[in-house]
Amino acid sequence: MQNRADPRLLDAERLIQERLGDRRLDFDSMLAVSNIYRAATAVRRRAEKGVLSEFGLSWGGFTTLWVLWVWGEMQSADLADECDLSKGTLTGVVKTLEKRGFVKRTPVAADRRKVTVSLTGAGLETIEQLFPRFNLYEGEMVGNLSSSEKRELAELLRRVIVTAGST
Amino acid sequence: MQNRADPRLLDAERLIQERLGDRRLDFDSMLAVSNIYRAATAVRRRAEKGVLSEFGLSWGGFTTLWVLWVWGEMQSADLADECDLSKGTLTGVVKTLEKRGFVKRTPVAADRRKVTVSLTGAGLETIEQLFPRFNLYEGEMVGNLSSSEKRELAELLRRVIVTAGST
DNA sequence: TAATATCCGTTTGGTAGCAAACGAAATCGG
DNA sequence: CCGATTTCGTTTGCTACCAAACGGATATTA
Repeated sequence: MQNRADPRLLDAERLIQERLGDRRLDFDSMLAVSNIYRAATAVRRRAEKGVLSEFGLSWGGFTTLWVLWVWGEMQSADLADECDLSKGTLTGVVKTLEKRGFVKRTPVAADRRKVTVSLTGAGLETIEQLFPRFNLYEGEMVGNLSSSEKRELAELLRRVIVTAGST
Repeated sequence: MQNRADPRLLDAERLIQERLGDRRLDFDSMLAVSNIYRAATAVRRRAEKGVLSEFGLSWGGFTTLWVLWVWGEMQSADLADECDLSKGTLTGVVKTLEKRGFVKRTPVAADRRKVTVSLTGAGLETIEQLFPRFNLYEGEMVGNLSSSEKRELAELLRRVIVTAGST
């Protein structure tokens, strides 16, 4: 309970420590993890409301366009991997993007089980126009942090991704 | 492009810098934001597979139980706030938790528009048994970080939450 | 080369999530 | 009081997301 009045904590965090303070719990880890999740939600919501909605894109749709932009035409399974989505989910996201005219699916002649996905002209135009604006939003959202703090944050998270991701 | 071979970056990050390196973009912010999101996904998936599935709980369901445990019986709108969910979403989550027998809804006599939600005996038992195990998982997931790094991470994220959360 | 196994994207069935519309209930203004 | 407004939680309609089942296509192996 020694942190009860620590001004660096959010109000809710302080209350939690009061309520749970006598239990043998790992508060440092708890606050780190729950703040990761809360930050991700805040960031996603803000981006979706702020820029993505203008283009009719969800976070997942944007990610997919962006990956295709950076990596070029990709096979479906690799795209799912890179977007960090299950293949079933990707099918749905690609379907939506197809409806909007941003991507196209192409059967692979050599192996008819496979399909590649690529940007259409409209998709390319969209992501080239959208990404710089998205990037400005990213800058705002972490605008409270200095450059070295941003790099520090990214590095700490990288280590969490590696540990938590390697199930 | 100067970071092309920086060993501190993930492979994908390095490729991205190669592909986009000649554009005027804010890479520090981009990497910070995208790692926040990736870390949150990794953490959520690992927790859901590792502990929560044993109890038939999703991340949102767990959060709701946990908030009710810490804060006690709450009115629906406050619960939604605290769980960081829209009120519509909360209705569904509570409905699921009710089915599982973990929470109960109680009409408020003084104002019949309102409803309070509280843990049942089974819900209390579940969260008391579950949370210590969940907390162990949290510890594992950030196990790559020292205590001071965990606090540093939580603090940096706190500042992102405040900035990105204030629409 | 025929039977079997594996691989690939889609479909299915479920929960989660949001915004907006809704209906009932309380509150406010006159 | 009584009509208009505001405030609740729920419902609706949509996308997203996963795991698991599926069915067609390719590989393997005997």
